[in-house]
Amino acid sequence: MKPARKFRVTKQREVILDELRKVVSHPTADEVYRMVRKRLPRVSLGTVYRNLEILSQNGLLLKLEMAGTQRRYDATTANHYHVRCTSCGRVVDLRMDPLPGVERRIGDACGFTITGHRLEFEGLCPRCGRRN
Amino acid sequence: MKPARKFRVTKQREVILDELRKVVSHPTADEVYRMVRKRLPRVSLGTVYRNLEILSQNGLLLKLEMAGTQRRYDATTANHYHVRCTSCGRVVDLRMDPLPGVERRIGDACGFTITGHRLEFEGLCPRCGRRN
DNA sequence: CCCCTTTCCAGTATTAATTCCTAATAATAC
DNA sequence: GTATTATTAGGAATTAATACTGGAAAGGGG
Repeated sequence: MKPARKFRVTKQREVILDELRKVVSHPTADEVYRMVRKRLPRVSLGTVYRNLEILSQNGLLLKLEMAGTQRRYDATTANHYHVRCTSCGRVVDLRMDPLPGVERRIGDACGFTITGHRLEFEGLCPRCGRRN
Repeated sequence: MKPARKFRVTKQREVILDELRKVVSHPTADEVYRMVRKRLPRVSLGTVYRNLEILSQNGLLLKLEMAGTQRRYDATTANHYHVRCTSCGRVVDLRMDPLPGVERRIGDACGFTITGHRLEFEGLCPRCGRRN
């Protein structure tokens, strides 16, 4: 847990966070960039990356490191699980309680000091499934 | 499930698979490349990538798409879970039964046709933990 | 306000991992 | 063997993410 160092509230950061909160999807850095550019046409992609990183370090958003694909970002900060559609790539939140006590059990069994876990499903979303 | 199309048995493929079976670690493509090059000094990295992909499509090895980091490969083909050390990066197999019926339950709940899931833990391995 | 310090930004270059391309080569079928 | 066709080495291209740089904009004390 990195301590939340104090950081400035800049226009760019406000807009990034605000845009992310407006959507239920889990956009990639590039998608956030395109969203933000509508309001701040001169932002650079580097700024978006840097600030998504900073905001996630301060617990204001969640950086999702999905297996295999590029990172996605989520304004819902509590840890939760995801499904990813292998056809269209979209990611959906799951309403499922975090596995209880699983980290401690695994830690005891393998000797690691477990700091987190990730459970993700993949499959076809309803839209994509119907098209086959 | 892609059908196992027939493919040629080349020296490169034999050596790649053989080297992977010799280790219990989960090497990256680059590490496999270095291992293979000791026996076939002229292999190219592209060949290693292509064949790891083909061999995994044919069920001869497992391609691990770990969150955030580069891919790793595993000669143990049955689905199982992993822990990754956030300090040294190594990945270790977990002896833990696959979560029973979880895919069907999730599929029913969210409408996806679930084709797979991945559960991974992260933390400090015993070696790295001691050093802090 | 003004100055000083610090943090941040845009724009660009760079890195790292992986994939793609092509002529030459080697495995399998005939 | 010879023909057929997938596969290879080598390098170029692509993609996602990060690093660097000079300049701009807070914040804070007077």
